[in-house]
Amino acid sequence: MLGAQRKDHLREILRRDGRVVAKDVAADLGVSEDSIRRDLRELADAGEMVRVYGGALPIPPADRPIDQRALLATESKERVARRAVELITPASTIVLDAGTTTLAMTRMLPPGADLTVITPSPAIALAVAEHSDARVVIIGGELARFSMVASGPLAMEAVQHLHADAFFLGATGIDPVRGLTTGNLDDAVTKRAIAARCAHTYVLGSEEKIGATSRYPVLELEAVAGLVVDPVDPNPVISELAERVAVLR
Amino acid sequence: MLGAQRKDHLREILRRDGRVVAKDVAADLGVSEDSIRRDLRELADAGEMVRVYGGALPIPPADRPIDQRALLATESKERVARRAVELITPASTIVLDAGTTTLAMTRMLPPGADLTVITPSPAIALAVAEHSDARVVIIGGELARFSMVASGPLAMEAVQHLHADAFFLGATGIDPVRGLTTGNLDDAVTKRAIAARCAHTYVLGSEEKIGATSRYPVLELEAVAGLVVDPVDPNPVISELAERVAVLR
DNA sequence: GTTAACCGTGCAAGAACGTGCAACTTCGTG
DNA sequence: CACGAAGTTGCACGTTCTTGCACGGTTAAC
Repeated sequence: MLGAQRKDHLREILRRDGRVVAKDVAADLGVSEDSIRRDLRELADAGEMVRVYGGALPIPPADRPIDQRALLATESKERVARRAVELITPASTIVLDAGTTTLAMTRMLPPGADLTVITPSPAIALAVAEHSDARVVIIGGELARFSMVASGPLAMEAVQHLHADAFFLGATGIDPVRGLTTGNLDDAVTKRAIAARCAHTYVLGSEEKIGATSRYPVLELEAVAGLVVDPVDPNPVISELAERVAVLR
Repeated sequence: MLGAQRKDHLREILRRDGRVVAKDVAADLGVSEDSIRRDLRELADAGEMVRVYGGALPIPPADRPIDQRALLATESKERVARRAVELITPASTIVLDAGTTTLAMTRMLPPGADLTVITPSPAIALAVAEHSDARVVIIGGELARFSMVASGPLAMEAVQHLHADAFFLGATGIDPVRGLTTGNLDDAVTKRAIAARCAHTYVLGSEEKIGATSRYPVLELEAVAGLVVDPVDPNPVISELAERVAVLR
């Protein structure tokens, strides 16, 4: 393996796993830890990651140059996305909703996992196609301007014919009393229809969603298989939610 | 082996393996590493790959000028797009194919024209939603990696239910003898199916397409309502094409 | 506070590199 | 065909880069 290739490999591991463990990579690649450490140091000097004891981590969004920050999810969303990706089983079919958290998930999809990703969002479809080797199926229909998601009768019909193992749903409000809510009626209908066609529905709950409510109800909390939350979110509402739904953190 | 052949071989290896190791190639070909290094240096100077210690690697996507080329249509494409937009009648339903020329069209769509735009391309769908006030309908299906267009059986079924006034078709080859051709079989099938559901099909013929041919036939020239070409394109093939199809310039 | 893992630095061996040069081939010209 | 110019190729040489190891300092964990 070329030295330059090794750096690409480290970048790839960081993108996928969210961290690099120097010892593991050295063993995997059959090179000394010294070389890996040298690479990590150079990558850190180049501002591509931050060096920590034992390996390296992504640059915290707060420290990132502003032009990137707008595109990338917040730290909380990235943690939620990472936890959610762990729920994906190889050779399965999953549905990814629109949203910044699911967008973050597209960058973490494991390569070679033989996945099929179905999505009503053109942006998610393009992101999956770019960042992973999964089959991509886009749900057709009229694009709702509000959310840039295929919805309306055409989408509803397309949804009736799909079947998937897992649905990663984004809701703008996740509240112990009001349940899952979103800001657009069409979206709510579409999300509900998709959930009905998937074996398991997981809700992505980054910190700003917990305890919030929006106008249109999507699903009862009891109807979902799990609520994925930020592992470091101290919000007490999460324990309230845990009484009605399995919380994964 | 000729020097030029050797360079082709290096290109091929890079394409196949994603890297070139100077030592290995030298041993394989029975030439000195010096020659390989010289070749690699020239190829790198020509911008075809990046030289690294021990060999060469592909140009990282971020540095690729293709990205800019994909975003910004050539002047010829812009002129073709402008001419094509003139064919759109208010309150009509049109289908936009994938491609840089249609992407240029999305920026020129007249506001307030009460248009409905149907497209099998997620990228076009997003661009239309961003740049115009048209209703956007996306055709669902499996995304073909080659062209990032919905195709396959799901797309075919969705196409059967649509109806539009005009289809703006992109073909990679437009030839007086071979007709309209494209580089991917799935694409050809999808384009043909869409054309069958539209009252008028217009082909977008920016300069590099005229007289070119690709592998898979899409349609006969007689099957389209018009061929939109660059007003300032002096290519004599255009007059040949005019004998079989209405040329709009 | 002890211990083990991890780190940075210095160092030496080896690999890869660039340059200059001579032998050879190719090509054009007389 | 003879000749020279131009280009290509392989080799020699000194230089630079990379890598793994040794050693002593630092950090985290128990």
